[in-house]
Amino acid sequence: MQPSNSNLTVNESTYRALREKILFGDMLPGRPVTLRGLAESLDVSPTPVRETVRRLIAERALNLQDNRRVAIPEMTSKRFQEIRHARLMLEPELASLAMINITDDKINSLIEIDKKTDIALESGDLAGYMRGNYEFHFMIYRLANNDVLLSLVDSLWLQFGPYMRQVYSHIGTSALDDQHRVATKALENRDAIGFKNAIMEDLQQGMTFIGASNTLL
Amino acid sequence: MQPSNSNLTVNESTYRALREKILFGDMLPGRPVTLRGLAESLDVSPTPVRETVRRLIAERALNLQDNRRVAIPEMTSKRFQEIRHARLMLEPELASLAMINITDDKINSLIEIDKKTDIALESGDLAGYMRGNYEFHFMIYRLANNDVLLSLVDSLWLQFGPYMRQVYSHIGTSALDDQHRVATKALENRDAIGFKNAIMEDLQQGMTFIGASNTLL
DNA sequence: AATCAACGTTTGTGATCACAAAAATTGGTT
DNA sequence: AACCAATTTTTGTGATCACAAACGTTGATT
Repeated sequence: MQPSNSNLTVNESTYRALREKILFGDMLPGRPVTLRGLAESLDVSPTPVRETVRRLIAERALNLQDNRRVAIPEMTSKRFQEIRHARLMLEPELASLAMINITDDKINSLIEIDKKTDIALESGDLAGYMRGNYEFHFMIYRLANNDVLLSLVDSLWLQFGPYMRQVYSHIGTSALDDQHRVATKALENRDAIGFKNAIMEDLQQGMTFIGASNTLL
Repeated sequence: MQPSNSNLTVNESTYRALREKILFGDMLPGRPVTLRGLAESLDVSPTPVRETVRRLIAERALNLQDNRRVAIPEMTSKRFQEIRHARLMLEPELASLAMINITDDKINSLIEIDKKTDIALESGDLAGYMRGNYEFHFMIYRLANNDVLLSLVDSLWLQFGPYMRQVYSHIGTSALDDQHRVATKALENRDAIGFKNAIMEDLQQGMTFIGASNTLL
């Protein structure tokens, strides 16, 4: 069910490509990014790359430094806490709103995604785990049918993605306990409060886990 | 204390110019925007305008339509409620955080801005009122020292600005009761809860007032 | 008079060029 | 060998060109 790549502007497909690289941790914080380099690696001219980069700067996924060079922002302890704070305010709320529009079909899809994610986790497929985790959360958030909140949360994930990958690749994913099943169980019971709490617990646990291994901050 | 416009890139000054036009309601919802037209009116080439427009699209201040044309988004009842919801979640929180870093100097500045805003309001200077209101709120929000939340709220104001202007120009500002003085009073008493409540009341009142006159939605 | 096809115009998109600032490299001096 | 100045290369920025899609207009047909 991926949207087709044909009849897309080069600009849009460039954006999606770069966005995914950032979101799933293919680009490490601090490493500088050059427009011509990106253009060559994506086989397009610098023009759409420039617009894509501007867009991602606006979404805080990239940072325009004083030297006018572009890089994935470094994570700091302060910024980490700010993102954690914002996520905890917005994401459980989105989950609450999603509850109203949930269907059995969607619940089954979520369980399916979660299984896939678990398998990736067990087999050490970090990129697969991150992608599955993203799909799980955003399938829920999209059900909230609230574009304004969704775009805010989207920006937060773009800011957090690179760092998440960096941490996992340092300390492994073995300590991750899956909170998603608790969430889907609550959905099956139409337990709104339990569901919201499960999402909150999932964030708390993930962020605490990462924050505790703060060797990088 | 405005940052100097010299030694800024054309890109950045173009962004700031267009951003202010949107934020303070110089551009009405629905009216299409052409790149060449903007470029001519700002006396620059289309190139920096394109990047600026992309940036503002990412911030949801502009909308890229299916016909590939760019416009200020129309407000809908649904989107209005979503923005209201998001603002009420984030802005009182920012105000709470700001409380910690408040100083007597800042309180006096806020009172000063509020006076200026009141005068604009009484003399029917709509642009002046909107600018003053913005300065008042964002002086507080910046004190929270939380870039992540600040950029989220910034996006919300960019989305709401054009519509606010549109409403005020239809129904006037006479019904506006100033809640800012309550806020500064609470600050002077270092009353954290009172201050947060005042900001929340200010939003509630403003949004309800505008939402009630929903002839445009 | 209404409808629609054909035309010319406007607009967004992508690529390229020219330039200046920044970074990297080179070569000379202590 | 270490340091610094001069040169070369790389990179971001802004302007311009070429092209195709969307838009508006005109004019003919029913």
